[in-house]
Amino acid sequence: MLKELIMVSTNTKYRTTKQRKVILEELRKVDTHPTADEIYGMARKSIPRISIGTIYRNLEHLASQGLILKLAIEGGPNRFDGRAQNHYHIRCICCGKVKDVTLESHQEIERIAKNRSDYDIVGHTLEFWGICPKCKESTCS
Amino acid sequence: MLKELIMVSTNTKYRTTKQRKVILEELRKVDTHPTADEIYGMARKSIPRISIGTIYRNLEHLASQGLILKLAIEGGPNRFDGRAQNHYHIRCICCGKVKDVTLESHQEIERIAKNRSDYDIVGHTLEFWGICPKCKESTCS
DNA sequence: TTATATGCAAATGATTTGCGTAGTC
DNA sequence: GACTACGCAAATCATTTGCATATAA
Repeated sequence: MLKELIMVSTNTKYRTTKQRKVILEELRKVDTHPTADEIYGMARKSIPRISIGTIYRNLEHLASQGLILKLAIEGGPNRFDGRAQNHYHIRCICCGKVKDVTLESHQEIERIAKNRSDYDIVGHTLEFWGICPKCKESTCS
Repeated sequence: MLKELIMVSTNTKYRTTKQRKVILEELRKVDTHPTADEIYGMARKSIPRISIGTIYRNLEHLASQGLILKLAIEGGPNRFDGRAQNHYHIRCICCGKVKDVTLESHQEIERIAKNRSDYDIVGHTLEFWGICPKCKESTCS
C-alpha cells in the first residue's frame, strides 16, 4: 500500500553505504518494531562510531523508499517496522510492545470510506490495543 | 470504546477548574483536531495567563477520563479530538489536516483479530490517508 | 571528481516536571 | 484546612540541522 503511495523518483541518486545496509539488515532481523534509539544500539554492534543523526536520516530515507514503515505511537517515540507488506499492529496498553497482526487487508474498508469522505483515499492504518500475554499475568508496570 | 478501556477509578479526586472547563469547551467547539499549542491559543482568549503546562496536564487528564482522544500523528505533534465516540480519522498527506470519517464501527474487525493474536484486544484505531479537496487543486505545500 | 552521506555537536520542538502559590472541595 | 491544580521556568526527550570531512559511484 505504501509503495503505491510514495513516488519513488527514478532519478533520485542514493547510495548504498555500510550504515544504510546495516540499519536495514538489523531492522529486518527483528519483529519488535524498535525505536530509533534501539536501532542505534543494534547498529553500533557492527559500526561503533555510527551517529544517531545517521540513524534518523537513514530511517527517514528508507521509509520514503517504502522499504520500511514508520509508526507513530501514542505516548512514545516513533517505532520502525522492517517489513512494509500489508499487515497491522497491536500495541500492549501495559508495556507498549508492538506486535504484528496478520489480517487480510480490508480493501472493503477503503471502498466504504471513499463514499464517506471528500478526500481521495490512498491508504489506511489499523492499530489494535490490547494486553499482551506477559502483562496478563503480571501487574502492569 | 475508550470508556471501556480506561478504568475510571471511583475514588479519584479531581476538580472542576476554570482552566479544565475552558479547554474541554474549546476542544468541543471545533472539529479540527488541534495540537496542544493550538488549544493553548484558543484557551488564552478566555484565560490569558493560562500556561502551556496546564494545557498538557489537562489534555492528559481529560484523555485518561475518556472525555477526549489523543491522536498520535506521524511526522507531527499529537492532536486532540473533543469527541470520544467511535469514529475514524482521515489525514491529508499533503497538508496534514485531520478530519473525521463517520463509519459504522467494525466490531467484526476486532472479532477477526482476536483469532489472530494472543493479546486480549480491547480496542482499535483506524486511520486513513488521503488528499483533501483543497490539496487536490493546489500544489501540495 | 563530485555529489551524496557521515560524524559530531549544537539547535529545535514537543512535552514533562519541580516548586511555591492559588483555588476547589 | 487539606489536597488538587496552577503558573512559571527549567529540564528532558526525540528529532533535526549545519558544517567540515569521508566515501560511493
